[in-house]
Amino acid sequence: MVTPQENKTITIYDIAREAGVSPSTVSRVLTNSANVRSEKKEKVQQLIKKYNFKPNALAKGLSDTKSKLIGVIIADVRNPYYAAVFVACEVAAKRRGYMTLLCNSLGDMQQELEQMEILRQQRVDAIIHLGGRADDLETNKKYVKKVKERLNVPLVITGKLDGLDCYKVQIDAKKAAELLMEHLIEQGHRKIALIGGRLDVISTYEKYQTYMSMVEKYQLDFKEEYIITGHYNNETGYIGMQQLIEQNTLPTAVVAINDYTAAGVMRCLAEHGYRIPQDVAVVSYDNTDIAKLLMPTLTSIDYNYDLLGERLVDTAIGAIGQEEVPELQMITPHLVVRESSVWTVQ
Amino acid sequence: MVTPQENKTITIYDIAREAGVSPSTVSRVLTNSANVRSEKKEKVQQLIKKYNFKPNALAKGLSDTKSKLIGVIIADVRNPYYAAVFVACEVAAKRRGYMTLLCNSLGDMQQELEQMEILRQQRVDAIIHLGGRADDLETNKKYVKKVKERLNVPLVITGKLDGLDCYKVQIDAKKAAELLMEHLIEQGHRKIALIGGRLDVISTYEKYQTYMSMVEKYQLDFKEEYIITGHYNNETGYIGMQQLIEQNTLPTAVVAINDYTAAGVMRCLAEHGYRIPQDVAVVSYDNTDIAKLLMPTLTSIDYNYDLLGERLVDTAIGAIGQEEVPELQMITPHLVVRESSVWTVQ
DNA sequence: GTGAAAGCGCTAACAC
DNA sequence: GTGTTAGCGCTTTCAC
Repeated sequence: MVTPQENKTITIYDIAREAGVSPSTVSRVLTNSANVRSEKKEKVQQLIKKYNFKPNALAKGLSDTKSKLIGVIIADVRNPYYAAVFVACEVAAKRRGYMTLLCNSLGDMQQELEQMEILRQQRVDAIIHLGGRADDLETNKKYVKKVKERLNVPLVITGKLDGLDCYKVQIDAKKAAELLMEHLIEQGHRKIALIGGRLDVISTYEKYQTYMSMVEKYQLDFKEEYIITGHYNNETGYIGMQQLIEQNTLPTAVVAINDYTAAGVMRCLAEHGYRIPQDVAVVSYDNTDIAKLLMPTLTSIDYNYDLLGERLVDTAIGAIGQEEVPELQMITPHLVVRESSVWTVQ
Repeated sequence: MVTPQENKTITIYDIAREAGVSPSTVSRVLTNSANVRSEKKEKVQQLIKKYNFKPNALAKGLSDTKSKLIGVIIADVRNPYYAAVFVACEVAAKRRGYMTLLCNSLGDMQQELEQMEILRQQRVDAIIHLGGRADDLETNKKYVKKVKERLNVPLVITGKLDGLDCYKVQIDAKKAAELLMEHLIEQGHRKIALIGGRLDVISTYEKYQTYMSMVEKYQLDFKEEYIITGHYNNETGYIGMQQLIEQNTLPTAVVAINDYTAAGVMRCLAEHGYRIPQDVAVVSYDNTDIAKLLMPTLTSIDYNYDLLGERLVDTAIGAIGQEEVPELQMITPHLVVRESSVWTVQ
């Protein structure tokens, strides 16, 4: 049998004893919270190194009521969008001396609430919540009520939650949709379809709205059939595209709700013998790894995940420290043009 | 400014006072560690519900020296392989009353060591480490030495670490390679190339070895040029395939080290006008989401991520509880056949 | 079956 | 500057 190495866990008291000082002095050099005579300080530091001493985070957290933990509830880290945001959060948090505690809610409200409880139990100092209830177009009253009752730490989201004091770091969905539409219009497209996503998700709804106003503004050829909602996956893209083809309402360009959906759209087009982008151009949101793997490579909207993660974390930490933090911040997306929408790219 | 809701955090003492019992009694009903007269028990439980009381995990952990946290160090959760394993671990851990604390090492040894320290500081009860040093073919002595000195909780890995007591839940790489090779051989292939991966990674090396013995066993047409190592990404696949084409050593089938690499291989083939699988078949390991998105869809080896995650976690928890846990366990992979290797599969 | 008390390892007044 | 003391919120003997 394998037995864990028995490295006696040493405490602040052990250090203090051997250094000939009091535990508080050790604590002081640990936290740098007060001046300590340099000889003692050095002695202590030397012992800390010698024993590779790391203060017990549980005890520290219990004592000063700060766990230095930020809870992150996301829909699903297996989705590359959330994975990118999470890693960015982790990096940003680490840089500021925090750890992240990740929970995958799988978009389920019960899980979201339960995970919030668990995070509360772990005494996280703040919670970042992406996806699920935090991105609904219509705020779920019951959810807000429960959260309000239970949560006593700052909450940061990318969507909105009416009637709840929380911080928002949003991606400018309007801008994102405009970039895509203007790009397509520049390429001469006037028949543009929208595939995938649910209109009860705020960012999706905003993209839809922006689309409609662009249709108006540029007097595009519009058909009801061009709007196909659904999920955020491959199948939705495939089925949606199939529908357009079968209905004889083929557009010259498709805006997919994300890269997964775009992949489905592209497969369907290919199977039916349509060339991309010559016959139908395809573009999408999120610019995940997938965009570079597809053939042709996919034009997509990038959100600057590093910046998004940093903003989320900075906002959380600012709020923890009772700083004056803006309630609403915006991330400006940008367009990454690839083969699926332009003939002559690289 | 947004202020966090001031929900007074209530403690075991508050419950005790209102219930007219002692804190220990509350603790007893909380942990179910001793019999409590049912009236008192009910009274306490009722108050717990009333106030939605959740015991402070920090205090509990400090007191009983069990954090109920499992640290998970992986190379990069943005890689769908690791994302799948992590989510499986999270689910399995949750089912058993544990939380997971995720760290992305990005394959860097310094980070791995640092994260191990941080996890130690958080008093995790066990660590699961995937990728990086825990998957080296040649164990890094320095790494093992440091870990040995520092770690005092069970360690579970999928690779190997010589000279370190730890638990291993391995994927049967030999079996995986055999499945792929036999599948290709059945399809009549005798010129099979290997693209991507580093031979200093144990699983990759084992796949390479198995390949060589299959070449021997089935007397396949072998060329040195058929072995192309590199990274685990798209580019490696593209460049590797290009090399085979330019050298005039085109095989009839390619085994890519993962789905990313396969995507690169497929792109290169497509750009050169080769049909998949008619001219060249492509197969790979990991069976991530990507396999279903590519065109044609990709034949790949699946590892049963749920089972893998469960085994990792069960092993960790067993070891925490000082149970007799097998030092080495094997996960049997299986083949998922798709379009990229067979003509008639839809 | 239940309460009192000590202790987990740290921080933070408060004195000196 | 530095030590003493009192918590932080639980669990766990140890009596009764």
